[in-house]
Amino acid sequence: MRLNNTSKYAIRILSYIANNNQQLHNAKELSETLDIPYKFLTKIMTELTKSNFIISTRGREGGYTLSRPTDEITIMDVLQNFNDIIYQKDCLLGIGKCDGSNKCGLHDQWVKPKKLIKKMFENTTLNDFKGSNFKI
Amino acid sequence: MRLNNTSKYAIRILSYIANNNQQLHNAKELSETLDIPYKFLTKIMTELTKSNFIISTRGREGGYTLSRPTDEITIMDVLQNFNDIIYQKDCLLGIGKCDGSNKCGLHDQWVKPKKLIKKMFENTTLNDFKGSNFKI
DNA sequence: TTTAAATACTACTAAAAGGTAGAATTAAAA
DNA sequence: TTTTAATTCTACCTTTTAGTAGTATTTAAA
Repeated sequence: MRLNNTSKYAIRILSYIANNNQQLHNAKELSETLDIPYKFLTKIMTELTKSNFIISTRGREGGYTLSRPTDEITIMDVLQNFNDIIYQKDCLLGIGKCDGSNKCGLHDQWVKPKKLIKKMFENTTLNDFKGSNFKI
Repeated sequence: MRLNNTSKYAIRILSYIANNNQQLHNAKELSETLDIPYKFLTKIMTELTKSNFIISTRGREGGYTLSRPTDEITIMDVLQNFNDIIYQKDCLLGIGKCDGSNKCGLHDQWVKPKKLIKKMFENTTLNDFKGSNFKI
């Protein structure tokens, strides 16, 4: 019941850039600031570039920026990209699909928490990370 | 953001036994009924026996029963046993520990959903799986 | 125009989770 | 007392996730 490392790193990277927007950030800086292994970070950056969260500039003086305004990137978008979300009908116990008429023993209890989680991920954007009182 | 397979299987096994209590269930029956690979199931059963959720009887005509009344085993107990829970201070983004005074950018939004999840796992016992209208 | 500093690509290694194989042990039925 | 059917133990294999290595490509500064 936790996020995978790639998602966690991606969220932290994007929110850090959001918080220091209008600049180009290179992999070395991001890796050192966020304490993410350099080679793993560059791999994630390339994925984020391909999936259009990030625009990269190659060559000397290159680096990364956000591709869109900070309020147009939700946490849900990021998790979706790294295949780390709970789909509405995913059965918590892994017994196929789960809904009102065909449900596992935890289905009813799971409805509310699941909704709240979904809402949280959908309603939180990179904009919500602005401000300096957060760990990075 | 999902449970690991071992936890899922363990919950399904325990709740099935809870629902057919007062009998001895052997590994072959459980494996076939719940569609869990036999060898993996026996491994989980041995763990459940060692951690005192299950009492096993060895030898011919042996099998498994619950070690306690169904209302004394919560889902949280099971998840705890397979190291699959969210601890209160675990940071959702993996930046060490997280609390009111030292928090990540998702901390505040995460408080409510996390509480609901915890409550759900703590308040649901094997007793809640009784009845035949659930997938197994 | 060469060099330096950046991203991107390909391929690999390491660790964790999921799952399997086979033999040892146990205990009741035959 | 032998056989059969059950759990348990030890060791392994497979897949997925996490992370690393090295080289190729790109581009601006020197």
